[in-house]
Amino acid sequence: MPRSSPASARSQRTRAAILDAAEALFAERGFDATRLEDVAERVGIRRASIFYYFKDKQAVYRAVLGEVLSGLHARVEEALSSDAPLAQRIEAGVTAWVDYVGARPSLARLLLREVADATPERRPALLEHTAPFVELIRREVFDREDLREARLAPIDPAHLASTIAGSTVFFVAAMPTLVPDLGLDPLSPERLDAHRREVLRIVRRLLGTRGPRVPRSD
Amino acid sequence: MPRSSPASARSQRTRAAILDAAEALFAERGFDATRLEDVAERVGIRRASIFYYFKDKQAVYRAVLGEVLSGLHARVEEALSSDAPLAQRIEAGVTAWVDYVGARPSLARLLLREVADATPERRPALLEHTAPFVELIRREVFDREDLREARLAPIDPAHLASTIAGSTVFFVAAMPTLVPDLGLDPLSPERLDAHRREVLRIVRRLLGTRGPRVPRSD
DNA sequence: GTCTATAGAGAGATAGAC
DNA sequence: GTCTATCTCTCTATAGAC
Repeated sequence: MPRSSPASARSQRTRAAILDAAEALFAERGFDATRLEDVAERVGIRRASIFYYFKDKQAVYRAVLGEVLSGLHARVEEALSSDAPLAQRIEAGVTAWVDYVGARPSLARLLLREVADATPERRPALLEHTAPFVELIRREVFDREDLREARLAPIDPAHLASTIAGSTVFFVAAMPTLVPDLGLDPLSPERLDAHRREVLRIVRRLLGTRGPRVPRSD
Repeated sequence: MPRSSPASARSQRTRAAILDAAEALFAERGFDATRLEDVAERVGIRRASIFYYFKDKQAVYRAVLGEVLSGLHARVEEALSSDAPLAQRIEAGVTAWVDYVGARPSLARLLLREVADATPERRPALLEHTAPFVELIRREVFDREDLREARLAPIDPAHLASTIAGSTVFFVAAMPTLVPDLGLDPLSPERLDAHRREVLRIVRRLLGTRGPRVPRSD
């Protein structure tokens, strides 16, 4: 790895390019089916050069996951930590989630695969990044003072989370291919809008909150 | 392959045992990471013997998928094709889905992986089994006469489907490991009950139906 | 930093005996 | 039907030149 030091601009660019290419390929094909050969080709270097930046294939993968998830964490944290009322902050958090996945759909596939790998025995790489999110939710939701007065419905967080995560991830990653009827792009602004609205409705329903007073259009 | 003919009982048992072992391993580790060596070991035979029953690794995988999905199709079809009112049939279908996944959790992981593999370019094996479901829904929902009088909310089917599928699959496969806080088994009868109820609520909300008149407990 | 060359392991698949 | 033995290919990772 080009350790500390100002790390030449070239070096930085190459490293970033490797991560970009790897993100796309790992998301699309999964860890095993991704050949470092193909990653290198996309970058325009030779396979061996990758090992100058990363110890091994796993290290590339972990770096990709870190990159993607830290980006998500930042957005969600920003959304959750305002001083708006709890219900609004939660909706902002959900919105941040949907929009981030929409803008970076490899996250959807990476999550799908990581979740499939998660059994009590195998520790998927994702687990290293899971704790910060749990902590974030605890801090910005459960430990905040407005939780009491918000009077949320007593909903199991795990259930809420799997519904939000599952529906978005499936929507983005699965529908276009599995039901190729209407060749609909889930990432088009309109479709993503619709999905965001729908997820927000579900969240309100599950939390027993009411949502903003907008002229209803349904 | 032990083609037609009465196929000795031993043969049938071995074949079934291979499929069982393969289902568990493919679900847990994915296609690439599953070694035929390990499948054979679970069955108590040698790797080479698998090729007596299946042409190659892909054939084993496809057989597993067919097994699992035809089972699901049968249950959902039975639930959807009664002559109860539409809203009730839909809820029966959703219930059948949740219960089947709860009873056969490998389906959750297999779906997760298949969906992750689904891009417009690659045709995942799942696609062969997707059409019968689309057809089933068309026949038992959209083509039935009570659709008009049911006055469902105009909800995008793809969105409804991804929400149902996504939330259940995530709930079953992901939560226990990703948030190991409360070592909760999503497959315990109580948890699965709760999940089923929650999914049904969401469905009613999305379809604008009312659900059975039960004393509300929320 | 990036390359060529090569070592080395793993796993799918086949041949043929029993 | 199931086995042993073996072939073959693919891909990661390292060595060392430039």
